Amino acid sequence: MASYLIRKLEQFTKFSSTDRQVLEDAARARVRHFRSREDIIREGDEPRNVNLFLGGWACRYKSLEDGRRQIMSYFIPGDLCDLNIFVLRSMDHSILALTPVTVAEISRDLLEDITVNQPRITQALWWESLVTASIQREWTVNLGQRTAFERIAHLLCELFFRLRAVGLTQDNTCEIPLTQVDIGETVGLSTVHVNRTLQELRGAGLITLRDKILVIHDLEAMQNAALFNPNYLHLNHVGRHLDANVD
Amino acid sequence: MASYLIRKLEQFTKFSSTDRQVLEDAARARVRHFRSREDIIREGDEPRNVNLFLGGWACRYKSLEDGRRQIMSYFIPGDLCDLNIFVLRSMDHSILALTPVTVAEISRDLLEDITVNQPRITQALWWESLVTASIQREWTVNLGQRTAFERIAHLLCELFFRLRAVGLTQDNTCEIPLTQVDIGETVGLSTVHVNRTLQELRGAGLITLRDKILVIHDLEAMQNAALFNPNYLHLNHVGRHLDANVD
DNA sequence: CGTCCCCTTGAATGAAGTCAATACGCGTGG
DNA sequence: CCACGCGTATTGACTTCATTCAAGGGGACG
Repeated sequence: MASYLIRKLEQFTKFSSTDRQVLEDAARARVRHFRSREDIIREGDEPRNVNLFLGGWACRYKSLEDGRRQIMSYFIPGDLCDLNIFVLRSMDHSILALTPVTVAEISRDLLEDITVNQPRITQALWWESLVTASIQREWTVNLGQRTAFERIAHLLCELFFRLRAVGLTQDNTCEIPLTQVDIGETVGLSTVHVNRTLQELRGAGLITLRDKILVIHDLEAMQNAALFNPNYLHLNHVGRHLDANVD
Repeated sequence: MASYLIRKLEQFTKFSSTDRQVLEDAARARVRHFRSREDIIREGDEPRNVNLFLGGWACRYKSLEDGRRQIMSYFIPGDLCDLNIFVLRSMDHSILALTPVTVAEISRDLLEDITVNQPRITQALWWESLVTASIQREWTVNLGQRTAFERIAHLLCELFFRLRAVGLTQDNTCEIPLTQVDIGETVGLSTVHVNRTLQELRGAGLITLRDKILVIHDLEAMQNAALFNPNYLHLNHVGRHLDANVD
C-alpha cells in the first residue's frame, strides 16, 4: 500500500525491512476514498491527520473572492500532506481530488511514534518536506520568469520526473489526468492560451498529449525548451550515503 | 539578540523564561555579518547551519541560464533559513543580502538539542516553517492570478504584516529597502511596469513609497485592492491556547 | 567631474486575455 | 432510442496588458 511512498523516499535513503513494515502499517491504518472533483479538505477545516496519497491525483487550490482560482500544488501517489499540519488552527486553502483518490489517514499519535522510534524514516520525511518546499519555490520561478511555452513545458517535465520517481511512467510516457482548465489554473494562463501553447509544443515535436496520456518524444530537448533543471527535486540519490544498517 | 524571533514566535505560543533564554543563547553563538548585495549562500553550497536573521533583509533567488532572475522569498529579522536543511546535499538556489545583514549561525547539534529538550520552542519552529510554506504558496497565487496592480499591492501588504509581527512598523509606516528592480524580480514584472504600477498605487491614494519608506494610508483599502487575506500568515494569535506553564 | 545605479517617461511592439462560436463525447432522462 | 445539457477542446478576431527600446534626470560616491 505504501509502495509509492517507499519508492520515493528510497531516492533519498535506504530502508530496513522494519522501516518498510512501519510504513506499510501506517498506510493501512485508515484508508479513505474520494470521488473525482470531490474536496478532500476545505478551507477552514481543522486538520486532524496527515494524508498519505495512495492512488489518484489531487491538488491544493485557492480561490479569490471574484472566482479566479489557482492550483498551488499537485499530489500524486506517494505524496504526503504537510507533516505536523496540526500546528495550524485551520486550513487556509482546499485540497481537491482530480481523479478518484485513495488516501491513508495517518494520526498524529502514529506520526509522533514514528518520529521517536524510526530515525531513518523521520529523516526521509524531512527530505520529502524540504523537496516539497523546493518545488513550491520553483513554481514561483516558473510563474514569475518563464514564458507560456516554457511554463507549460516545465510543468510537464516536473510531473514526468515526479511520476517517474514513484514508478508511474513507462519509457517516455505517463498519465496526466489534467484538463486544459486545470493546467491554466496551474500556470496562470487562460484556457485558450493553454490550448494554443500545447499545440505549439506538439508542433515543435516535443510532446504528444491526448486523452490524458503524455508522451515526451525527446526528454532532453523538452528540458532545454523548459529551462528545466531537475536539481530542485533532489532526486539524484543524494542521500544514499546515509545508507542502511540493515536490521 | 533573538528578540525579533521571539516576538514572532510568540504570535503563536507563549514562552517561559527558559525558552527565551535558550533562544537568546542560540542567537549569540556564532554571529556573522554580510555587506549589502553580498551572497550569503550560493547555489551548490552544502548547508552546514541554520541561519537566523538578526538584522537586515535578504532574499532567496534563482537565476535562469539566460540571466532572468526570480526572487523567491524574503528574509527579514526573526526569520530562519529552512530548519534541517542539512538533509539536502546542496543548495539549489542562492541567498543574497539586500541590506547589511546580521545572522546567527545555529549548528545542527544545537538545533537537535533544542528539539529534544524544548518542546515549546520546537512546536513554535514547526509553526514558523509551516507559515513559510504557506507564504510560498500564496506567492504562487499572487503570480498566477493577480494583476500587476494587485500583485504589488499584495506584496506590500504581506511585507507590512510580517514586519509588524516583529515590531518593525510604526503605525502605517515601515521600511522596505527594495529597489524597483527587486520588486520586478519578485512579482514577475518588468522594472518599467513596476514603476508605472507604483505610480498607480500612489495615484489611487493607497500608499506613499519614497526613499525606501512605505506608508500605507488606508490599510483596509489596500488589502481590498490587493485581495489580501492575511489568514495565510496564521498570525491571529492562533496558538495562544497552547499557552504556558510558566517555569 | 564623471560614472553608476535607480527612477521616470514616451512610443512602438508583442504576448496573452477576452469574446464568441463550433465541435465532440458522455451521461441522463424523457 | 434520441434529445439535451454539460464539460472539454478548438479556432478566429479583436483588445488589453505588459514588455521592450530608448532616452533623460537625479543622487551617491570615488
